[in-house]
Amino acid sequence: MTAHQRESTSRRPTISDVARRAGVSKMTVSRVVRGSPHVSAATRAKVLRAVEELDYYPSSTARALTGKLTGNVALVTGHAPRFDDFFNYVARAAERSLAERGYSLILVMQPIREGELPVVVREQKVDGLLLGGPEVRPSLTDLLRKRGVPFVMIADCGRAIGASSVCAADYDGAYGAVRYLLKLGHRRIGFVGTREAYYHVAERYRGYTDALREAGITPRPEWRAKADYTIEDGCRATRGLLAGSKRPTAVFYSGDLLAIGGLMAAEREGLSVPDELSVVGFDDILSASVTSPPLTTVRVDKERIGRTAVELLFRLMEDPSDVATVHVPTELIVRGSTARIGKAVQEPETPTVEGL
Amino acid sequence: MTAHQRESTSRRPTISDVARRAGVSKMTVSRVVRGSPHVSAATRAKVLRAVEELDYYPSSTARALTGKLTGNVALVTGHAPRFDDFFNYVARAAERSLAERGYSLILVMQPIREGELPVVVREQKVDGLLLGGPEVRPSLTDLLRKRGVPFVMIADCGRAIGASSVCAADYDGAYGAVRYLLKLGHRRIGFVGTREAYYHVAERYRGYTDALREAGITPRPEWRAKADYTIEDGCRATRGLLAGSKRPTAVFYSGDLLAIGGLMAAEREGLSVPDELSVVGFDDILSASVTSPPLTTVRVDKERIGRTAVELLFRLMEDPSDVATVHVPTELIVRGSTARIGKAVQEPETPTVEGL
DNA sequence: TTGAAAGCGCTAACAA
DNA sequence: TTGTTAGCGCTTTCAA
Repeated sequence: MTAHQRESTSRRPTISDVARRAGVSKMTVSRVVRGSPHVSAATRAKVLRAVEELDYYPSSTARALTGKLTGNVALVTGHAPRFDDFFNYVARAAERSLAERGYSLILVMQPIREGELPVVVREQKVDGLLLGGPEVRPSLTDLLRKRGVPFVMIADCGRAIGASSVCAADYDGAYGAVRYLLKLGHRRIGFVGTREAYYHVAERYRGYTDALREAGITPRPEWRAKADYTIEDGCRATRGLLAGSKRPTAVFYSGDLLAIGGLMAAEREGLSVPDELSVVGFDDILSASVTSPPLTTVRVDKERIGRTAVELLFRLMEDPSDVATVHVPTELIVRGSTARIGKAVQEPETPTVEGL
Repeated sequence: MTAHQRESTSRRPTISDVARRAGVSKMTVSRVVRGSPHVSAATRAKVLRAVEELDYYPSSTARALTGKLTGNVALVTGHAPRFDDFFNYVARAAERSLAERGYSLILVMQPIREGELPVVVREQKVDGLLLGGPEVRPSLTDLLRKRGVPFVMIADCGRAIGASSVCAADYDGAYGAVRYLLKLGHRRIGFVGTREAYYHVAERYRGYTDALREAGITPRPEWRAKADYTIEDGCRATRGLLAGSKRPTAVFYSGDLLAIGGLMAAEREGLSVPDELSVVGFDDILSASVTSPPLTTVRVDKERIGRTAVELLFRLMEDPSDVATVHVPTELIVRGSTARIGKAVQEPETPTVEGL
């Protein structure tokens, strides 16, 4: 193959083409392309011109084969239902951060089978993983560690001990939201949440109970309703909560979708929100702002979580012992679904909470 | 390196390890792994056992270097605002389809610079591209063709001629929705849409005008409002539309977010939906079902679009001349934001439309 | 049916 | 500063 001006289509120019054209060795081209300082200015110029003329771009595949680095990172979410909104933004931010470092993002939403590594890891397509949330099983993190594959947990701090992780300040967010409800005069405050096996749900529940206890209120079991994840689940759970004689005057939800279900339940029960029932969600998904009334919720900075996850991953890739956990602050977004407790449902006998 | 039982960590077993263990050549292992029929049953068994014992998995990188196929496909969306919901579902479905074929999905949301190829193409990280929507410039498709990189357009049929593409049946969907409004007795029907440079918006507008014309109604310029993409834009545009003396009794929007803005505009103007104003969206994003009233809209089957795009891409990769365009049917989802025209605004002088 | 040799495009290690 | 050699893990010839 004497390379007779093979400009036609396809075959991308290789490092050899550039070397030949510039009249240097492949190694020199490699050095120039990677920005090595051990190249004379003249040579560099020659090479750069050839690169330009040929529109040369190094093959990441060939690089990966030698250098052991693929330039890819996977975001693994399993079939996380939260992907609907949450991981969407996380992915977007992560992709941007990765691009800045010359990396690409591989999206893995397929469920990973118990005891197996994700295909992208087995095929060695990635240098590291962003592990999205509660769908990720502990057995997976064990395997990853055994293989020495760096990974960062997202939205699931504290579960995989000794692993880097980023999540929202779930506890603080919940605590603050409930404090806010208390300040509005609410005393009977319900909690509707998904499985507590989910770290972020457990944390939010903890924030809820702590805020109540601090106000001298003992959380009652009948204020707690379990739900799955969808709007319908939230609706069903809320109706259960509202059925009792001494129904809550406010309900705090572990997620916005559930809270939107709560809004619907109130409507069906003929309760006006926020006059007769205050509703608070968590996450601040897009839909939270378009309900009627718009939802008061705890905003999670999804972009920042995505960015931070990438940062932590790169720190880990440089130094495997550089493990860190980051809690990204939340923000209470007060909209129309919360109000001072209505006169009708107020309980004069309950002592006022101090310090609110 | 005499490979003294290097089980420790890291170093993944290679084809040589398997060959040695099975007592065959690398070539035989390669054949077995790829399922070649030219291997005796006995040899195959031996190899398979070694594969099992070593937990061997071929390196996609090394494969790509020889075989020219990376096993990756990129979904390029640019900074498409529609990503919020639309491309999210498309991505999910695409990823699933790709996984079934042993492929991975690389997500590219970074804007691609004019006159340049996406980095994943230059680095030869992918075998093909899914080009998401209106953000993709024509210059890009030209470059791609020159390079011989297979690609499929999503949500932008008809623009890149001679290219494979998938989109919703935008024209039909819009046409059907407007027919529905006509059937409800509406005569003054507004249209709020984003830039018509966007293929899907142009098609939806065409469906709108055709339905009107067929009903003997000439679309008036004052019924047409341009908006950008967000809820706020939709609100602003709708308020403009509602300002005139003979305001529309129904408005059709090129997207749900705009329609939600329309709902807000009506509320601010003190118009009740659907009694005084009917509102119809397009896409059926998640938020469309939680507004009050819930939004009547044209549902786009995003999963099917994602699946189909992958299908078309694989056909293209096998046979570059196998170009196809697929329009995925839409479905009118009637919810609470539309109603028969109110008595108050009815115009007895307008003739009834027949055949509705 | 099986294997040996060569090479994909690049870089690490060494030598000049 | 520059180049040579070797090899990453696999597959494609071609030969046995």
